[in-house]
Amino acid sequence: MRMSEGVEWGLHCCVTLAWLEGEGPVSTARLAASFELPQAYLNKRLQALVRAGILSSTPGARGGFRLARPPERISLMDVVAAIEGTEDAFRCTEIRRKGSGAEAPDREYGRPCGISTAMRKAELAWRRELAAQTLADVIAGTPAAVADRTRRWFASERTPGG
Amino acid sequence: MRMSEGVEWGLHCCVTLAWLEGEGPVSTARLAASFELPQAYLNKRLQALVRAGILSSTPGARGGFRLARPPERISLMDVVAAIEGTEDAFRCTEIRRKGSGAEAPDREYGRPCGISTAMRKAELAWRRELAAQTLADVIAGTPAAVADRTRRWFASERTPGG
DNA sequence: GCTTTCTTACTCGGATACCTACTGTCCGAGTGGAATAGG
DNA sequence: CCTATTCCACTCGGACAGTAGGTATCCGAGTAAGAAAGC
Repeated sequence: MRMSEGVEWGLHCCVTLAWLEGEGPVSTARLAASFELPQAYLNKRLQALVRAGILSSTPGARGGFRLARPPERISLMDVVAAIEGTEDAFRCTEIRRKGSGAEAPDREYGRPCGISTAMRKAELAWRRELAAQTLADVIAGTPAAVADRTRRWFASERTPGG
Repeated sequence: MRMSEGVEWGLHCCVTLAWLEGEGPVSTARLAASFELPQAYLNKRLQALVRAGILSSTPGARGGFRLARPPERISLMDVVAAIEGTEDAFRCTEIRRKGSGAEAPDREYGRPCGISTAMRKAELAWRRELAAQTLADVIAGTPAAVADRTRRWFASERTPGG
């Protein structure tokens, strides 16, 4: 089981956008340069965040992305769901009904099997923990020096062409 | 993010083996037939459970697998870790150090970034929930009729050739 | 009838192809900004 | 000097290949059971 790398990118970009709030939209090119990531692929992931309503995109010259909501109202769960999707990692394929369980009465399968329930319970705990943490919490736990340096870097790298 | 299908197979097989405890080892062929799964691939996964010390394998004629420990001492986490591996789903690649963060003093990177910490915390909750549930708990939540029918099926399907 | 030997069929175990999904890249549509020409 | 227009460069957005990891399969080594032969 492996989470898409785009989740890390999306989270870091959201934090960066929070630090740069009030300075206008930030383009994919600058964000990609900030983390040395492939620009086109990062853009693909940022689009997913836009579709999820986490970011808002501005087209045209000097366009880019910005946070659609204040960081306090963006949970890590929102970002993960936007990029990874909302499906559970564990997917019950109901193999209990195959073979030895084929002749069981349908009534017995009204309730999901205990394995599915247990796995879902664990994933629910995971989701709950992600939903409890917001971008604002992450930012609060980050030294101000990091935010300051990031802001300085983006201010100095204002040249569009790179 | 998608969990390997083998986790579901492994869990169901472990529960089945618990129900068949005391009736000698169960071969891959019979377990595969019980769930209509590809035999060779299921065997590959069962081998992983053996390596993890969850199952014990008996070679030779009338050989097969059995639980290495009582179900009370086998957590869902054990099975998941045996098949999926122990690595975290979220893997921090330290992109904060790239680009805009390249010139930061190394001292600032002594602590992991807040994003990594937050994601790890969520996965820890997931692991904790999985570790808290044992095979015995799953079995306790399953109707006895299911276990009985499974035992009957394996008793009637005793012919090795199928 | 009992013991020993041999055969045999079944088992596990690892090495080998296939296929989906994530990763990475490219090009086109659309838009805001800036330069420019006119009033 | 101010305004309307035109052009343009930059942006997002979706469509197109490459690659890693999971899925599926096959074949060989090893072992216990069972049959057969000898005592």
